[in-house]
Amino acid sequence: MKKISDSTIHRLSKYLHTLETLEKNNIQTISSEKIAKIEQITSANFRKDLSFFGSFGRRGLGYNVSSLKIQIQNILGLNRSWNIALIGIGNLGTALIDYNELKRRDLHVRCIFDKNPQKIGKKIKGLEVLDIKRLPEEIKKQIIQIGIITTPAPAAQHIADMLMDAGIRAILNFAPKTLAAREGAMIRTEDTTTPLQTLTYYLSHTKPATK
Amino acid sequence: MKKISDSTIHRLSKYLHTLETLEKNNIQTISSEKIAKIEQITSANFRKDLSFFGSFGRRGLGYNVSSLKIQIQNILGLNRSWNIALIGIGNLGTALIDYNELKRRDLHVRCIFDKNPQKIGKKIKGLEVLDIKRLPEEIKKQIIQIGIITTPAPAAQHIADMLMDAGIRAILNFAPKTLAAREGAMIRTEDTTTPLQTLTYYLSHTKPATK
DNA sequence: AATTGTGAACCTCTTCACAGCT
DNA sequence: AGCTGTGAAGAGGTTCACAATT
Repeated sequence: MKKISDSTIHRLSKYLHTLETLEKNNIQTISSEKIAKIEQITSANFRKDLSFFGSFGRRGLGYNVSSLKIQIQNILGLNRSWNIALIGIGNLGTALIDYNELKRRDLHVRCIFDKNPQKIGKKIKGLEVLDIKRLPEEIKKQIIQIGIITTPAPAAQHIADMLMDAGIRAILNFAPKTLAAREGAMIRTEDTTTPLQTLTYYLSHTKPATK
Repeated sequence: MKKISDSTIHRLSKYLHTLETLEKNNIQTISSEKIAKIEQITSANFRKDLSFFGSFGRRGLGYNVSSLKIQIQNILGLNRSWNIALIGIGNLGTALIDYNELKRRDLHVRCIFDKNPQKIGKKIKGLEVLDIKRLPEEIKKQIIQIGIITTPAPAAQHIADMLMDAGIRAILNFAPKTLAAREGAMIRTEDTTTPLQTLTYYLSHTKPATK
């Protein structure tokens, strides 16, 4: 299959959310022009993104909101449920366990791990914190497909390796450190401080608008 | 000033973290080749990123870790402290209040807001949850420069407008919805579910490596 | 008349390759 | 000899503009 750019996938995920909102507001049809305005992109960009996967609109009429929503769900692999293991039970990890936006998309945190003996055995939001040593067996037992790393940076690569050893091919890493992925595996690093730094950069290099 | 791409700023933020780690390990000098390997990019990409801001290395020798670190901090506007207001006290908001990576960079959450009367007046991690109505006055009183939105999506644009009315020019939005920014203001939207959807896309469109 | 789907043009970012400095 | 800094080439992503369709 042709390689699709990361930006396209990123935007598809946004379109999906917008379509869900439109559907909730009982809007049945939408043109590329209108959705582009909401997304703050050009309509050609929207149409081109979709064109990589097929043609989903009707010329002269636009797109059917509900059916396009389902099509994008299918493209993104959201037409099924996914099981997640989360490693590192700090503030962020705890927040993610029952994050509603995940559940809504049928993305479920099934097991949680930490290496701190003080935390192991405790129940958090209905899940028992397991010893990190039990990761390989639990990944298999619970049929986990995705790992989320919310440990401090120094531990992150080791955890990623454990996950990949256990057959995990998709990892979301919140530790602020680029991790090495094996052949056939994908690791996405999302550092919360990075977007803030683009903001401090912006503030430092621009002046307030004068009106 | 010449427009610098988002990707460059994004990478600078990563370089900074890597340099901090190198410094901690008492490494004094590094070549673009070595740092590129850590970042999983090409060395030309690293050098070009820096070249937009000046020349920081020494031909034949490489870069001094400590001084490059400071230079990048300066570029990113991290040579000073910044005050943050956080709106929406859910799981994610609570997690961010005392996130160590922020404090380490001198980014401080100074005041927190919610509209839920059940939450207003409660103390969370040493900060009192304030009524959202008090936002304008507190922004001024506490000299806030950055807003972080962790409310549900439907409230997000209204909060962003309140922030911009109060003179805030930089907003980090965790609500899964593209927000409209005014002239002279920047809003970055970081949806936690989006990177997960790039992973489900990846899993759905690739096969495990066979060895 | 309205709006999609898409080749071609355009623009932006990345990589190459090498002159220039240490 | 080793490594940076950068103009030029190359790759990739976005927008234009219009034929095709309802």
